[in-house]
Amino acid sequence: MAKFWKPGTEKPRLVEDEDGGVLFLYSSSSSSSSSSSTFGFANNLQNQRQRLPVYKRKDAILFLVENYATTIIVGETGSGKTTQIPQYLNEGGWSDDGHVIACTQPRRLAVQSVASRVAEEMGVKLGEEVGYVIRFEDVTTPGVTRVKFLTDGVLLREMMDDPLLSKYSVIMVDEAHERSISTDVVLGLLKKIQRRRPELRLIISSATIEAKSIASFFRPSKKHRGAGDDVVPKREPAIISAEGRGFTVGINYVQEPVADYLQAAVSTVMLIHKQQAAGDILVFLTGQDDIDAAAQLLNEEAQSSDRSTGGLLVLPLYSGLSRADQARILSSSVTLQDLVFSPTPRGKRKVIISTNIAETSLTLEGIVYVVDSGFSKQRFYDPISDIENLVVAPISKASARQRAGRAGRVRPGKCYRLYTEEYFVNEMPAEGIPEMQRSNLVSCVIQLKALGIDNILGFDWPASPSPEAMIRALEILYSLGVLDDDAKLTSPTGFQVAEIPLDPMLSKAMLASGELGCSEEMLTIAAALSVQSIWISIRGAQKQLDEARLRFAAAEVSPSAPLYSPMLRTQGDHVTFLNVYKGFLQSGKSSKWCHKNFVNYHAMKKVLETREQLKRTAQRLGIILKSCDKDMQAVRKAITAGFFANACHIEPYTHEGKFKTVRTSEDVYIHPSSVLFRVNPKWVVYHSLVSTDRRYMRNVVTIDPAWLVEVAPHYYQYQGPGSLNR
DNA sequence: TAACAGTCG
Repeated sequence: MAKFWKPGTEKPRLVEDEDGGVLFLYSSSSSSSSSSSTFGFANNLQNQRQRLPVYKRKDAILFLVENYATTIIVGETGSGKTTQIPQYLNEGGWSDDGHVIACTQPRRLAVQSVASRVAEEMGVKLGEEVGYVIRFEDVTTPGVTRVKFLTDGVLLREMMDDPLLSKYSVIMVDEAHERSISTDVVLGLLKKIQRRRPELRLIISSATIEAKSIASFFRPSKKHRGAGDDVVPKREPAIISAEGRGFTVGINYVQEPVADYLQAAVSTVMLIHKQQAAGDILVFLTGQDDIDAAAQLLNEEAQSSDRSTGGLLVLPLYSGLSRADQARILSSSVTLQDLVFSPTPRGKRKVIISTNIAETSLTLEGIVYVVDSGFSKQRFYDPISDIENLVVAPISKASARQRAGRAGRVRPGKCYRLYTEEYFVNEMPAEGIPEMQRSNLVSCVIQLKALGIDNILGFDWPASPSPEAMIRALEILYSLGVLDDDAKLTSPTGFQVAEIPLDPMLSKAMLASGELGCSEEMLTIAAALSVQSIWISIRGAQKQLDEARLRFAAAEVSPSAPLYSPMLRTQGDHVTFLNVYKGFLQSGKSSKWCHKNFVNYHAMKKVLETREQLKRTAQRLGIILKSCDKDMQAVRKAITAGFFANACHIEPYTHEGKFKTVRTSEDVYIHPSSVLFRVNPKWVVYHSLVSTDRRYMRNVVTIDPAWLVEVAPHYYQYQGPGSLNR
């Protein structure tokens, strides 16, 4: 590995942190390696790079990476760490001898935009020295690409082919403080890899609050410490900070707790609008309901006020918005890959009312005021019932800080917190519960199994999930025939299911479809289930959408078929997907056809893409590609082979469409977006449950209960008509 | 009887 440290230059001073980590104390003189014009950058780009706060830490970062196995960068937003550190490593020789520098991101959009920025700064063509990989898109050239950006999910998949990630010399895990499942799994696996590959260097970037828990995770345990402490690289993690370039944001708290955060948010916006200088407002609420209600209230207030309070442009923002609605917020020239927000028209003030999507996933320009309700919707998992609930819960200090920071991107801003300072200081949790501890773990466990991690319960996680959740995941995988009695992956089923990039239950249905002669159909269904929705949502046109959907609900449909009663022939949402897909293909993949039928054209393009990828995977695994034509029974049976644990039976003698799960006798209802809503067949299996005030089954298909015993005899026993037991 | 925090492969 190339050395970068120039003898004779001043060494940074290092001190022991009180927790045993190494803290870097930077000297006041900034780094002065400004003689790199040999690379032929445009001068202004070079100047911009040098003005970034992280530039002052360049030598120190390189020193730490050279000498410490793990370096934790505490970087505020705007420090430039993501774009600059990979370049420093490249300049420092870490990509010599065919090695690659990796930088992971939690989101695809970030991967793409950061990679193209870095390619531009380095003056190279994207996909050559600098490249990126996300699902469906490998923009790298093996042997040429030296700096590679990728999602952490892709890095996990790469480990299945190359468990030691041997081509990488340095792996930078960015945004680790978000603690997503895949980031946490990556961190756990990288820690293991480090023991086998001492030459591998890790850089973990994190916001302030999470840095210590991540550092303590990477601190070697006593039994691994011992004698070799002086060898390079040192095993103790080093911590260094790079300040951000954001502007200061003044924080305002309410004096007394508010009873109704929605009403409080609306009045706060009006107050800002009346009293504060120009600048857009971003309001954080919890979900679509809240947001639409607040938007309506604001519009009413703005209209009823006198002229001086006019000029409010109220814009709801959540991921379920249609393209048409998004276009009101985004400028017309943007593509999905390039979410640049349009400037506010003169004399107008934008009020963007948003879910958490604006906390991390989208960056809005021009925000000067933030209103923070203190709540967000969060998923919580109950391993006993195996149900994920979506509930409104208080956010963490880390989130509150992130939300406030959204006000300081263009100039000093203000944040209005709809909770008291006393609450913030004394009661708000410092950090959120990692996603890993709030989720069903089947996908996660099967990936670890595929990587040869046998002892799941003893795995060294950054945040251990409850034993109950892990045991539940093992149990489900066992019932799918993916794990054997020794909790090892079965062959070939277990390895095949792990290989398919879908939830294990859906992968299992995919395998079953090969045997039942309907794999072509299952590919379509799996692809359709992997997009958020294949339907467009237009507020106020719900009825037309429902009608459009029912036109596709029959087992067979002709394009000219009139609207008919679906009561007798509808077999469920999965079959409906097949009809939409068929219609889409027959139209020549026409966007006009989509529009006419309330089908989301962009979603359908994604379905095509996902289907192609799954088809390649299926071929590789030797799944026989075959269409069952009109035999929907084969399709429904294949679905049952994966989702038998989600079987439900309608409650007789009630007229409210109440179902009971076979497994736990839980009350569940068919989601109003399902084509089986109000149809209420006797037996169904569902794809997922969304649990709000009631438990709603989303994407439901009718079944014959006899199939349950047929496809999962180890799970169900038939005990006479209408009686089925586990 | 009426609904959808946000990601990823």
